[in-house]
Amino acid sequence: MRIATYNVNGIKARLPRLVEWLGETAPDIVCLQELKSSDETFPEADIRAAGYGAVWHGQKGFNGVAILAKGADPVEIRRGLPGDPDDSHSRYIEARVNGLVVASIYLPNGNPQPGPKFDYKLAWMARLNAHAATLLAQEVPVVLAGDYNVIPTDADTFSVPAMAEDALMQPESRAAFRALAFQGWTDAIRTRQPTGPVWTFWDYQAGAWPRDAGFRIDHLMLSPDAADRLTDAGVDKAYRGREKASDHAPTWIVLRD
DNA sequence: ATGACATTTGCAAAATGA
Repeated sequence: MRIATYNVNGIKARLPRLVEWLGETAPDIVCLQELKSSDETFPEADIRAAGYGAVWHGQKGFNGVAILAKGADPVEIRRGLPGDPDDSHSRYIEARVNGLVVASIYLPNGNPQPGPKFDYKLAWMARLNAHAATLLAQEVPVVLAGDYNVIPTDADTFSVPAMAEDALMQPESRAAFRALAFQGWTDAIRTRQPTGPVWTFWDYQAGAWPRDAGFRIDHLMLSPDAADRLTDAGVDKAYRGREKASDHAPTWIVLRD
């Protein structure tokens, strides 16, 4: 079973590219982020025509997450993280699909830091970790997949100096991500590719893609029951180089059935 | 860097992103 996460940076602008990727790689479960679409304008018919059922949590203009399943309809468990009823951002959706619990996560960027956006990021990460602990306690296979907006280690960026002041690699951001891992979640990509660069994002600006100046911020975190079934993981890097590409590349795992 | 580049909203230029 192939499970992928893909920050599409606008599902309407990306629809031809998304449908093409679904057809070529046939993932069983897909977590999408940055739909930049309201619930009403989510292109449900196009996704269904591509062979996928879907649940989504949209928002006009920015944010927005979805979970797709090939030939199946994900059953929504929750939308939004618990812990802050005043949080209006659409950044979390969770569903049961193919015997798994799957969450699509769009973690706040947090720039500029310091500042209120960084405070929001850290508060959101604390809420994510609290909820993740409750999922772990259920002892079922869970995949927390998405754009975490965290560069976990210095090996996960093309340039430490260039990113040193960025919210994505502040010690507080990394500490929260580490705390999630220490609960017992497995960073799937690094299990399969322990060393060396594995980029999932290349900025549109400053020729980042042709320079291969990327970083690794899209992660699939596996509960122990899911990690036991991990057989492969990777990045569909070539899609970043195609026409009208997202600035992220699809990132995926394979779980034994 | 008040930048770049891309998308959305809404129809100009601002907001947002990483």
